[in-house]
Amino acid sequence: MMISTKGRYALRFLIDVAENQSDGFVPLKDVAARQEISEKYLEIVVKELVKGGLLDALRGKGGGYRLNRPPEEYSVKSIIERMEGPLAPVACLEPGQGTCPRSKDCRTLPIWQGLDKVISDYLAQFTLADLIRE
Amino acid sequence: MMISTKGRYALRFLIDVAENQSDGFVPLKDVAARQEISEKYLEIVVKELVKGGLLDALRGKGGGYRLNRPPEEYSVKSIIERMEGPLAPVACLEPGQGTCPRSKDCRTLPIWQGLDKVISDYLAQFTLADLIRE
DNA sequence: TATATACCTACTTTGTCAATAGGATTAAAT
DNA sequence: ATTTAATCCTATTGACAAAGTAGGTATATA
Repeated sequence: MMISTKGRYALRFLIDVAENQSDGFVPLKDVAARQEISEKYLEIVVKELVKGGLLDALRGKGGGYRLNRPPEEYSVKSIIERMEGPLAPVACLEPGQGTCPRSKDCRTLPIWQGLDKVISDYLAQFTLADLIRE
Repeated sequence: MMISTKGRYALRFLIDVAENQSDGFVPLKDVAARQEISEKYLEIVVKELVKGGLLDALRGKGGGYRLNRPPEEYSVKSIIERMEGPLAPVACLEPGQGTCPRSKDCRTLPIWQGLDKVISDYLAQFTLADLIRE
């Protein structure tokens, strides 16, 4: 399994905000209730989204979260990558891994490169706009 | 990262055996040396392959391992799944997970189902025969 | 000033990854 | 029969991450 609760909760959080932010800010508490996710844990997830610039936050009464751009501009890939780190299916493809000394003669490298591309292309083609309803 | 050393070592082991079994059995020691993998750890990996019926083993002097069918009949998917378990990208798609109560209205489920299919289809299309050289 | 919200630090529990260690068993070669 | 070379078996370890929990601080609105 490659996508943990962090990535899945983040995606569900953003979808929920997109569907409910019509007027103003959406409080985390409401999302947690609708999505049946622990508030405390969701805080940790959402903090990442704010730090990553995917969400605007407002403190205090009447506060909460809201998207800072239209849903079409949030690709599923970018959301998942933000939470999970690089989606590379094997360690040797992760960014910052100097080329493996065996790569020249590695029988399996092309397979992993192809798999990486298939996954990336698939997730890049969807955005929040494709996932919200009504 | 979704594919651990277990899956990667298993694949490299099988490729190495396929390329070197011309005459008889290939000892683990030789594969470990060629592939620069710890013998002891490789034992653990290979035990799984034998238990899973992907390899024949012969003990004692002159022993080792050999494929029990032609390389075309080993799909990469089946090898990886044997070592890693189900390739499902998210927990709720793993076999034996009764349908999630939210599935009826889940915005993200179709995405995960599609991702699962893309990965499975990709890995199912290659076999050992595509990976061996010479 | 009360209230509702986001923000922050620390801890816990459980499990997996990637090995390592040390031997027991088996089959072939001498 | 004995040595040798291989697979097989059980247990342990250290590091790390996943998935939360606990308790408090800062801030904006009513």
